Amino acid sequence: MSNSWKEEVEAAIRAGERISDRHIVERVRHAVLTQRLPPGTRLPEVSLGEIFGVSRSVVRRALTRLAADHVVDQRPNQVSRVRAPSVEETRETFAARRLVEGEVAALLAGQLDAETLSVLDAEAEAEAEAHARGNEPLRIERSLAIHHRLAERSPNRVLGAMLTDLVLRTSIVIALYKRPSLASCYLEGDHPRLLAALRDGDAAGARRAIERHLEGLEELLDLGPREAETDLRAIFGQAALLEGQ
Amino acid sequence: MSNSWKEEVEAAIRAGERISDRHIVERVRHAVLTQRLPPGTRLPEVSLGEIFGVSRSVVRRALTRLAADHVVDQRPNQVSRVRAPSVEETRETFAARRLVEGEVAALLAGQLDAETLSVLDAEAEAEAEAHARGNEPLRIERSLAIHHRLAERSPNRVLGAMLTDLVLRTSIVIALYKRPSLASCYLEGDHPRLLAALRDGDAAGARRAIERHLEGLEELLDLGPREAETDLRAIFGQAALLEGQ
DNA sequence: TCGTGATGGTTTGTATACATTCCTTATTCT
DNA sequence: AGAATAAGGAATGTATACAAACCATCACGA
Repeated sequence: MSNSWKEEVEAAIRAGERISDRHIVERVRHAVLTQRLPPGTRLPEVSLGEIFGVSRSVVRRALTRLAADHVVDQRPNQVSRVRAPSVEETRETFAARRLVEGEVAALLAGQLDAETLSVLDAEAEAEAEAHARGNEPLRIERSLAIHHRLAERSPNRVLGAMLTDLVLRTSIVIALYKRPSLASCYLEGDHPRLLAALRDGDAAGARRAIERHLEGLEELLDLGPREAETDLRAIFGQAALLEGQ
Repeated sequence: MSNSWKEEVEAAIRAGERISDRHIVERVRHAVLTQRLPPGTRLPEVSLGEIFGVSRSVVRRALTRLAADHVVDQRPNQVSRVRAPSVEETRETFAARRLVEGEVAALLAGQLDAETLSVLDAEAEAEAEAHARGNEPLRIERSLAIHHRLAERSPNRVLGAMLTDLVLRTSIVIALYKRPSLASCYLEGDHPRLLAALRDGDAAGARRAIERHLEGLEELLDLGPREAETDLRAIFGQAALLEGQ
C-alpha cells in the first residue's frame, strides 16, 4: 500500500475525523481516482484497520462495498486489490457510459433550472481555468463535479445511480490508460457545448455532445491496437486440445 | 420472516448443502423473486444465521451484498428489510431496462450462434407451455432464463452486468405491483418475436421488440394514476416555512 | 382519552480470538 | 543447477462477546 497515502490518512485521523465503513469507502474511492492508490495495490484488512483506527469488521464491510462498486477486486482467501480493468472492459465501460449518460443528458435537456445551469457554467469555467494553469488534479475534480451533477439531477434516478457508477469507473480507467505523453485528458469546448445544448432544450444535441465527448476521451487513451484479441485458443487451439486429452 | 420459507431453507440445510454468504445471497434473491419473501419482510441477522447455520458475520456480508444489489434495504441500526421500491422507482427501473436491454438486444442481433438460438427457442416454448398449464412460477422461471441468457451473452459485459441487475429489479416490482386480477404477466408472442429479430440480425427490430415487450409489461402493472405526486411541500409549503422559523 | 416518558427486550455495531488458507522461502533430492 | 517439497509467516474466514442503539409496551399525569 502506498506510503504517502498511508501518512496522509493517518494525519486526517489524528485531526479527529470520525470513521465508519462509509468513510473508508469514500476515502479509498477518492484515493483511487486521484491515482494515489494505483491499480493492483494490495489492501490488506489489518493494515487498513490500523490506518483508520478500526477493526477488521469495519474494513471488511468497506471492502465488500468497494467490490460492489467495481473499485476493488475481492477474491476468496486473497488480499483485496485495487481493480485494474482490462482494455476490453475499458472499451465496454465507455460504450455503456455513452449510452447511459447520453440518455440522461437527453432527459435533462430543457429541464434544468437557471441556478443549476449557472452552477454548471461556473464549474466548466473553473475546469478551463485549472487546465490553463496546468493544475490537472483540480481540473479532474471540476470535470467530475459536472458529470456527477448531471447524474444526481437525472429525472430518472435509477439511470442516475448507474451513471454515477460509470463516471467513477471511466475515471479509473482514464487514469490507468492515459497516454503518458499527454499532460491532460482535456477536450476544450466539450463541456460548454454540452451545457449549451442542455440550456436550449436540444435533447438530440445534448446526447450527441455526450457521445462525442466520450469518444474523444476514449481516443486519448492508449488502448493498444484495436482488439488485440490475444485469443490463445485460436493460436494454440490444436495443441491445447491434444494436451487436454 | 415468512415461516414457510424458513422451513424450506432448513430442509435444504439438513440435506447437507454447504453455505457461504454467496449461497445466502442467492437463496434470498430467489425467495424474493418468487414472492416467498414479500417486500417489507424483516431479515434479522440472528434469525438468518440460525436458519442457515452460520454466524452473523456471514449473514452480514450477505446482507451488504444484497443491499448493493438493491434487493434489501440496510439502514444503520435497523433491521434489514426486503426492499419495496416506490411506484416512481418502478417506472424509472423499467425505463432504464428498456434502454439497456434494447441496446444489448441490438448488439446481439445476428451475433448469436445456432446453438444458443435453439436453446432460447426451447426456453420460449417452455414458457408458453408453462403458461398454458397455468404454472405461473415455472413460467416466470423460464422467462427470467431468457433475459438472463441475453444478459450473459451480451458482447458488452458491463452492459450485461447492468442488465442482470435490472432484470432482477423489474422482476421484484412486477411481483409487487402486479394487478391482483391478473393470473399472469405474460405477453404472448413477445419472446418469439424478439428471438426472430435476433436470428435475422435485425438490430432495430430487436431493440423495438424489447421496448414493446417492456412497455406492455409495465402496462400490466397497477402503478396508480400517472404520478400521484404527493408533494407535501407543494401542499403545506407555506406552513412548513413558517414552522421552520 | 390522549400524550409523554421510562424500561426491558431485541437488534445491530464493533472488536477480538481462533481456524483455515495461502504465499514465500529455505531445504533437499535428483 | 533446477525442481519439488516442507515449514513458517501473513492474511482471510468464521464465531462470539460486549456495547450501543432502537422499539414496543406500559405506566403515569394532564
